[in-house]
Amino acid sequence: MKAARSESGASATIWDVAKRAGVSAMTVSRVVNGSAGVSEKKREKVVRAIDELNYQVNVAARAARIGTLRVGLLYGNPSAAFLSAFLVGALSECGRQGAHLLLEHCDTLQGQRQAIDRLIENGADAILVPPPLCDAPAAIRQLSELGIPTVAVATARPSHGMSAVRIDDYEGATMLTNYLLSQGHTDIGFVKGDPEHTPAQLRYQAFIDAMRAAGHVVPAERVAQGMFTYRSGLRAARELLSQPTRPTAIFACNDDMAAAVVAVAHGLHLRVPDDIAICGFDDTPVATTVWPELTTIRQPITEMACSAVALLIEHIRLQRTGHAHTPQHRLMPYTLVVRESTGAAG
Amino acid sequence: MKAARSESGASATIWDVAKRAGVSAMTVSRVVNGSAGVSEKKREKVVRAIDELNYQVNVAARAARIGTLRVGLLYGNPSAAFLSAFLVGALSECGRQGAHLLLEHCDTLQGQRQAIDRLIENGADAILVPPPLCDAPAAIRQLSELGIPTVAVATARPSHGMSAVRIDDYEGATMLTNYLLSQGHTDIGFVKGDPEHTPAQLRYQAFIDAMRAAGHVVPAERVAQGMFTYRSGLRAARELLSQPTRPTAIFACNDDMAAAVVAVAHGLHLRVPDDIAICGFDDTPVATTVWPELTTIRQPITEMACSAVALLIEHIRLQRTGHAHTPQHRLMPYTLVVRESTGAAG
DNA sequence: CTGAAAGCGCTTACAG
DNA sequence: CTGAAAGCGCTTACAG
Repeated sequence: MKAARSESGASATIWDVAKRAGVSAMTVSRVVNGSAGVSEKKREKVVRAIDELNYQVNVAARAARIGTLRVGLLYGNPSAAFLSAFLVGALSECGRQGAHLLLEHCDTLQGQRQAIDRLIENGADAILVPPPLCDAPAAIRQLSELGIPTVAVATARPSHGMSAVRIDDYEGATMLTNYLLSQGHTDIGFVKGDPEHTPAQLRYQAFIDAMRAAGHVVPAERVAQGMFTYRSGLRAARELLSQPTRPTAIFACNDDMAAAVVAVAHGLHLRVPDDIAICGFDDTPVATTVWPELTTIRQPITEMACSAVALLIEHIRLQRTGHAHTPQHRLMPYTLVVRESTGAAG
Repeated sequence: MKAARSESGASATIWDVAKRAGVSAMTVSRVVNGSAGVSEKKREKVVRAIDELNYQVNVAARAARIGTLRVGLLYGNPSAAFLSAFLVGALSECGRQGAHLLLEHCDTLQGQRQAIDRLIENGADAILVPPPLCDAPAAIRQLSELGIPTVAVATARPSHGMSAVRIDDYEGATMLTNYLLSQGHTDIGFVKGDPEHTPAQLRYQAFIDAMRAAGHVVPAERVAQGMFTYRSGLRAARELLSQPTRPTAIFACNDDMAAAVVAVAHGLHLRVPDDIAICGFDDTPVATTVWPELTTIRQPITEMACSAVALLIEHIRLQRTGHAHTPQHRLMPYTLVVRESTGAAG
């Protein structure tokens, strides 16, 4: 085991690095933590030694010294699939960094304020805000007034004063629409998401714009309102598919609703994708549970949560060492995932 | 924050306890770790002091001393929903205990052996085996030959020499069948799961037995083979529902397949639950994604993963302090969750 | 059975 | 700008 550990290169200590670089452990620590007050010459030596020895800080030892960081997670009512993916990312990054995750649920508007207070009482050093709370102005305002490090995740319109991790929903939806157009679809239906969610707004706008750019006007009867739930998707799908003429494709604003569209289409004895192509958004597990599997835009939810936790921890450490911190806006890559639910128009 | 921390009682150290109990820190450590060689009298004093001060070991400090424990997770190809729920539990318990989780995927039979080797090479101190690998004899044999602490999760027939965490699938399926019978259903169809999985076997056997006990013979045409996937559920559902007469209820061996049965039923313009009642098993997120939401047996996957990690870590610590260790078999509680997809027979 | 000492790898003051 | 010292809370040998 010891052999394995040193093979994987995780066994060098701060002293090993110091010796190799010809400096004190303190200097290494300063370099590792990005503290000011190290000459460029020594910094370089240290950086080289770290690289050669493949040094990584021992987070357990650090935590023993500075105390365990607590990251609060304020979660509202997203889909179970989204929350799972998010938790996996947040928990794994917290584990890697030796931090703890504090969970706090809240539904209502007053609930938000109380949940934030509870998180602070329980010693949260920073707060993670996934949807839908990242789009709740009251919660965002309270958090920035408190001055506690905060990162909003997957909001399409991040506030300037707060760090955020997101994808470009507009671009993603544009790509998906253009893909459908490239498959020969010109008559495309759209299932909107919860109007309170900024990503839902941008995805819809992108769809309309891309259609117009291709010379197609989207008639009102091709658009149905959904709320991101499977159930709302069923209703929207019935609405779209009970028109005198049917679209050849439907773009649903998330995977849950796309799965519902598939179910309704099958109920009407339509073949997917031959009679109707269907696509979703997010690439949550439901996209590969239903059959045919869904073409969708993959939003890297797990990686976004990892990234958000990393930002938060960096923010805390900068703050503790008295450094300035400016909000970071991280844009993550999205991917078009083509599966069986779309194809050339019939 | 300091105030908050001491309020929540997390600030007492081993020295505080030692002082209060009138012993040395070493003695407290021994009591906390269950080491032998402490007089009953002192042990009692220490236990009382721990209780009064609400002492909890600082896992970061412990990890700094004994090294970070690495828990390996060997995952095959279960449903994404199952894996997410499992990961959330495993990661959160690892976080709580200051351990790291090492993920290793494997599909094929040779893949198993290589994946296990890789885990060991990367310094895994113990291994977690969820389905379907917990039912793969070759993998189980290799692990017990290696003598590395291992816990199988959610296998219905755990091997004697290895720790396991599971629910009683037979009892759970019996309860679900009896619930359907109590609702007036006597003609019930069944969608079997992957025959390689022991829980699938027991759930089916329990169904047959409970029906027989109620005086009902299950005809062969009421049973269809599935593989735990949504797609296999579609095929099985079409088979069951294309018979000259239809059952009034269908029991699917997991939620993914039950969701597929719902989709097929709707395709045939059957109302759920009025024309046909449908139930699943596991209570994964898909059970509350589809509409109507599924009646199911809740298997506490997240808690089972927590429990398994805790067992594993206890095992490692006993092993390191030279204590004997006997495999533990933990039976977790299951619950019947009644939702809209079942009701009184039409 | 029991404890004083040393140390895990890191960081916080404190001197230069 | 730089480092020697002390300490985070715990545990591993080592003496009694």
